[in-house]
Amino acid sequence: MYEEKVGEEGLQDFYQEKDKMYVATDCIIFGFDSGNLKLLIFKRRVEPFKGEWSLIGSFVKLQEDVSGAAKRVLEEITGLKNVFMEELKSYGNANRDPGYRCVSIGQYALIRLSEYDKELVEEHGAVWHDIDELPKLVLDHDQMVQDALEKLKAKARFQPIGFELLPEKFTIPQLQSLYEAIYQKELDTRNFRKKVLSNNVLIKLDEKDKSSSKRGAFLYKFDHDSYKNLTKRGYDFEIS
Amino acid sequence: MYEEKVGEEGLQDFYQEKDKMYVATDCIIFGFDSGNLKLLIFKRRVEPFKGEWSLIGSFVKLQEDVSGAAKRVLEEITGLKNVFMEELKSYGNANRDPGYRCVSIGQYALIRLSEYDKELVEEHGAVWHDIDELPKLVLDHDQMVQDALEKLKAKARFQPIGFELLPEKFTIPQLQSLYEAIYQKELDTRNFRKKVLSNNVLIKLDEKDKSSSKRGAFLYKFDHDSYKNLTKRGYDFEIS
DNA sequence: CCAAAAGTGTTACACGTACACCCATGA
DNA sequence: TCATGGGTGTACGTGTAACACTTTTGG
Repeated sequence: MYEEKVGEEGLQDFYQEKDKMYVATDCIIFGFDSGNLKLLIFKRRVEPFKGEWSLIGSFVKLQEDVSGAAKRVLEEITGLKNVFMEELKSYGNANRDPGYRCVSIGQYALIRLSEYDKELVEEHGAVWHDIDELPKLVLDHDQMVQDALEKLKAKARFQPIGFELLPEKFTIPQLQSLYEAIYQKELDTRNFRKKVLSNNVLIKLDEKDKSSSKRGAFLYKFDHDSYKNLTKRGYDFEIS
Repeated sequence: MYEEKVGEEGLQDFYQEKDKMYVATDCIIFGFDSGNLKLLIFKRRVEPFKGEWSLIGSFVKLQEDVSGAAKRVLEEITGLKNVFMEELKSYGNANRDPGYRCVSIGQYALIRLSEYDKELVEEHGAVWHDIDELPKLVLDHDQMVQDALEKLKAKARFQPIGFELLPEKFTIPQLQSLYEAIYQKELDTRNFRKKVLSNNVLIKLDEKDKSSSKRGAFLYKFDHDSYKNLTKRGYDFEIS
């Protein structure tokens, strides 16, 4: 598809002295479990940077979209499709990779720890690390993680993306614990509950989760349809 | 710097079958004048897309940062350095450019219409267009403009970037008119004034601007120092 | 019966929003 | 003197933030 254009008049002139470079994508993959935000990283088994910790990424191929490359990587390592993933920003400093010139598009993803393929992850040497106990990562990957955390913090407040980190069915205390991990501060139980429920996008189920208390807490589901309808009418979700 | 690495062991293996592609940057350049947001675009004089309207952009060179390329382009066409510019997002679909595979990083810039180099702009065939009377642009540039507008709208509310579009000295009515253009809705004079001044980041000057009324309106300056101090202490700017 | 987490209401205050009139000036 | 845009204050309702006790149940 691209090669055949080489012969065209004009185009060839235009492009011929331009520089080509590698384009990569790196995934900042978040999970949440027992009160902690987690990040999926792996120890590189080949050069360059063999033995060092790194985000999971890939070069973008000529025939694939940048976002497609990120989805491919994510599926290869977790077995998951249709995961929440969004562009973070690009990393394009000329000297960011001492090997070759490479521009990387950072993408952050939110994963349910209950759903991914554990064997696949292990095969790739990938490990979930608590977000506040990360080792040094290669290149500018530390910066990417920092940037992704800030974006998550800012975005989770006004858009219901936090639910992507919880199981389909979750309790209000779990949800609160998640937001406390994202915001890095404690929240008032009563106000949190009030605020969350006032958004009218949670469906209360008849089941209870007894895994963390004797009394048990009611399970809820996020109501995607209701959320869509409400946003159409110019409603604003918020959890603070 | 990059060529010399070709000979290294391992690295060569690693990179050799990867695809290289063009990386470009396109600038969404905003201005503001007499109540209207404006965009700087130009009519292409060479193939490809000769004669069509386009954002101003450039391929990124091997030795320059992506942000450096955007700055270079902006200076080449407006003569301005140190302009507010920020990454919008990347545009990386495999088929976005029918000529060759090219990933573009969109960057939006905010310019003071009082300061740029008019001759330089003319030389390049660039023209300021009202944002709501734009012609069709090449490739996915229409989408870029849409995205940039949304980002501007979202960002101007919580960060004092609007001032980048006004002269150093401006009046409150001018500022209000700017925000009305960004938000696409009318604002209440009294509430706007109250809100803006309550942020404590405007310095009232002793001069008046009489260009738009007989009585004249007091001029203000944005107080960068005060803003920095306040943000350090966890203060939140907001104009709504 | 006790420990541990779930669940519930009220009050004070700040903030956003709606709203109408006088002021200053040049022509 | 009048037309034009600049500048000001108040009242009301909404939303936020602070705060403590009762309920449930398994061990």
